Amino acid sequence: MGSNHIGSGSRPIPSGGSSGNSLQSGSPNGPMGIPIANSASFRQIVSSSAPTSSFDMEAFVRGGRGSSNSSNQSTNPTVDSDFYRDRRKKDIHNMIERRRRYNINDRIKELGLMLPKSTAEEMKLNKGTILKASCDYIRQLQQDRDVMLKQQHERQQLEEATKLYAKRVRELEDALQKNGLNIPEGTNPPPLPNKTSSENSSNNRPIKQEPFEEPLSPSQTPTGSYVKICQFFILKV
Amino acid sequence: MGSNHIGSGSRPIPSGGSSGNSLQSGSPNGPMGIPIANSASFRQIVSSSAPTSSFDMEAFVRGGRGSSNSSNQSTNPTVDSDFYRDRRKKDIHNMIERRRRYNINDRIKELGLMLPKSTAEEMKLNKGTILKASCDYIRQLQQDRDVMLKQQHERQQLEEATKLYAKRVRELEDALQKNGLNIPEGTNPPPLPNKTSSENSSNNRPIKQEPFEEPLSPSQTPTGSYVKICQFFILKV
DNA sequence: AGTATCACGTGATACT
DNA sequence: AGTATCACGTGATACT
Repeated sequence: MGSNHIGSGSRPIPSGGSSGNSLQSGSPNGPMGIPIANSASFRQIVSSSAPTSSFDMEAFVRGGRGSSNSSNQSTNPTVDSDFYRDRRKKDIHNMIERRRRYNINDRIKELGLMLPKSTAEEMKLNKGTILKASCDYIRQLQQDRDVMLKQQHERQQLEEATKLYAKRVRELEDALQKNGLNIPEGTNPPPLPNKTSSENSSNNRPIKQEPFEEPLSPSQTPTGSYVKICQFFILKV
Repeated sequence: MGSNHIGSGSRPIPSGGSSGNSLQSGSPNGPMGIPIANSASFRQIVSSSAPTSSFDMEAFVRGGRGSSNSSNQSTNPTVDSDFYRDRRKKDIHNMIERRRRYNINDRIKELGLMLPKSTAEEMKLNKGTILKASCDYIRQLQQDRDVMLKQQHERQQLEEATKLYAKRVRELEDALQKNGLNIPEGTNPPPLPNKTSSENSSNNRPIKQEPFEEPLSPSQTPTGSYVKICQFFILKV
């Protein structure tokens, strides 16, 4: 792990989303919002977005059940009702926002876990560095893919050459035999396989070649940029 | 662009970070915080984090210059000085936080631009979907790399076979010549190249094979997981 | 002290 | 109305 602060899972604890700034107690989290293991012990754990303090919970629930505002025993039922309705609305809003936030943070953590070990080791991981490293990593992977796709083309040329060599061997052997000569011992080339492991495997998804530096090129059809990688050699020598 | 809401550049406009919630005027931004082009016209543009409204700017500046609190002509110099000092501190804090936020958002936008066109087209891009798609994309690229590295091994076998075939051709030709026979016309295999384009190019960074599903494997040395990709064939036939 | 990190709640806003 | 999005300012917190 080293100086890397990213730990595993375990949600930050919502503190009950009530009444704004003055009651905000802050969160005792480490970097990346992942709470230190024992920090959960000294604060109230609330798993939902329901408010837990600082105002009349009973009235809140009553208001939420849709009871008429005249049935409130408060001195000013209308104002109270408005207040609790508003509070309820805000709490729902906060919950939605919290969910969104968690989702984003989870994805960033996920990205952090996908980075090459070396990158993750030598960097102090926080949201910014994870995202930067992810950009760099994607660029590297794309570049590698482009290089390897180019090499794939070279391999196809090699296949052709091999086919021709194998054919030539048969021609020469025929010529020797036709003249009553023995085929000499010596180098014994291996038989060329008909199928490769990549063709036999069920995972033969085509590898897509993205347009380089021209993300909006109109000439790129969706399927036109596909390069089949499963064309190793099927030789009939 | 389609239903894609990601536009190009142009910072959201900080509204001058003064005095908390009651003065917050909100931001007229589109999705992903990128302001609609003409929305800048109906709000004050402030390029720094300096506050612009709702309190005595003069006093703020004076307080910031380190004048003694007794020189203020306010009715309560000490309280005012504390207030402006605190305000100043918060503004700096807000600026730092804003910088951090911009950085994160810029990186997410950058990720969004690196995604395959098809993905970017069919998805409604927001922070969450960009991050999810980025995770998926990295997984795909890693998988492609693994498949292609496996194929690279197969190509090396093919190289060996080709070398042997070429050698066999020479043996057979020698045998024919030794017996006074003409070498028959027929298939004419191409000469095997000594170098490939990938070797000639300066870009021969090795492609790293990350350990699969074992990110903490201790047996993986930093250099042990490298697979040279520049080993196409140097044949001496 | 200064310079970072983070989660949070909130209002503005958009689409349904 | 309900359910999302976003940027923002803020306090807690950590490291220097």
